Amino acid sequence: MTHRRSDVLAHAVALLDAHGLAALTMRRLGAELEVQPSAIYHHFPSKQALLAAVADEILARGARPRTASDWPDRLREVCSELRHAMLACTDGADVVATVWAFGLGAAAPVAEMEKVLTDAEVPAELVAVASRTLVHYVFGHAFEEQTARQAVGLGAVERSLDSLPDFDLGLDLVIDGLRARLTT
Amino acid sequence: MTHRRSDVLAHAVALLDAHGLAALTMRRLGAELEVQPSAIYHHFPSKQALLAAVADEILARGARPRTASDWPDRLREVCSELRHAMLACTDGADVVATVWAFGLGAAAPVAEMEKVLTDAEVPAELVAVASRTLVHYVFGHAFEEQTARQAVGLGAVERSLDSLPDFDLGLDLVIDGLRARLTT
DNA sequence: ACCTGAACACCGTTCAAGT
DNA sequence: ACCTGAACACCGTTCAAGT
Repeated sequence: MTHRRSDVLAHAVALLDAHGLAALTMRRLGAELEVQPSAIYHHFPSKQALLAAVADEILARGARPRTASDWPDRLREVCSELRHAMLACTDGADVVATVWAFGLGAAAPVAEMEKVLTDAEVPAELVAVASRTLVHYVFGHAFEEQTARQAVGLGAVERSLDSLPDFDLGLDLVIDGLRARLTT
Repeated sequence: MTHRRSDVLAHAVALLDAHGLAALTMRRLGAELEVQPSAIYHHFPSKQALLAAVADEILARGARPRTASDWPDRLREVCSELRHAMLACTDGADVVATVWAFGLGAAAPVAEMEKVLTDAEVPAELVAVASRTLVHYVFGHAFEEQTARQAVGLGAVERSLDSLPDFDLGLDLVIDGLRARLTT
């Protein structure tokens, strides 16, 4: 039986969903597709490239409609969508943040934040700082939340989950900082 | 020749410094110490535990005196020390952020930020949100900066370095957001 | 266009046994 | 207390060859 690129990608995401990043192996993925590991290299040049496609798929799966009209709520929508998309998949935050950090993919959320701020006529330098500060916050918070959840799930050392501060509160801290800069 | 735990740790940090995280392997570390890989397990129960010790060592190496008297400058000192400690070591941001996220070590900076804010009589909930938002920002920014630097160094795809916003600017954004919350 | 089969050069970890 | 030697169960990637 032969496969397309999209089949390989779908199976990769399913494997990640079900068993996490450690299980997303070229060899296991080959077995899942009933194919030799080397066959995957016909569709993706490397595991990094496969992971980049997986990250973009995780984001695409989490897409939501936009309803807000002002820039602070728009920013909240983008950040919330990003966070939930990552949390919806085992090790999603790890995959998406890593792919983004290496500049291989997952660029859409930052691009949208930059557009929202630019359209709101925020000065270019602040656009860059604010969108990056926000994305760092979202990645960091989601990664920590997901790690803590999975640690608890495995009965490992507990860093109590309730001590994890509310997501929106931290988001508002950054947004308020930006707002303060704009009115000056 | 026999070694102590501190010898193993020192060689691990040296290996990381010189060749990066991918080279920090139980087998390479064993070779460096002229010892079988399995011998390392006499000093550290797992590679994770070794990495946690390495992360703490990276932070200890970057320690600086504290001079500021008010809380915003204190926060800046802690964040700046953390950032420079990580940047001083190849893949330092990756190692420290990962160890911290998994709750295995590198807890000192967040603890200090929490103390600074608590001493400044910031409400407990804000202490937690602010210190975590700050540490997420510092990790995210440092990781991105280090990744970009190394990508450029390897002649890989360039995500131009100058587009990386200034560290202190983003820091001030969060601090201003916190300040705004306090005066209300 | 898509895949096989075999190889290359690696991993972390365990464990009985040695000194 | 510290280490050896061998094994176990894996990795990502390449490449000539097949259909």
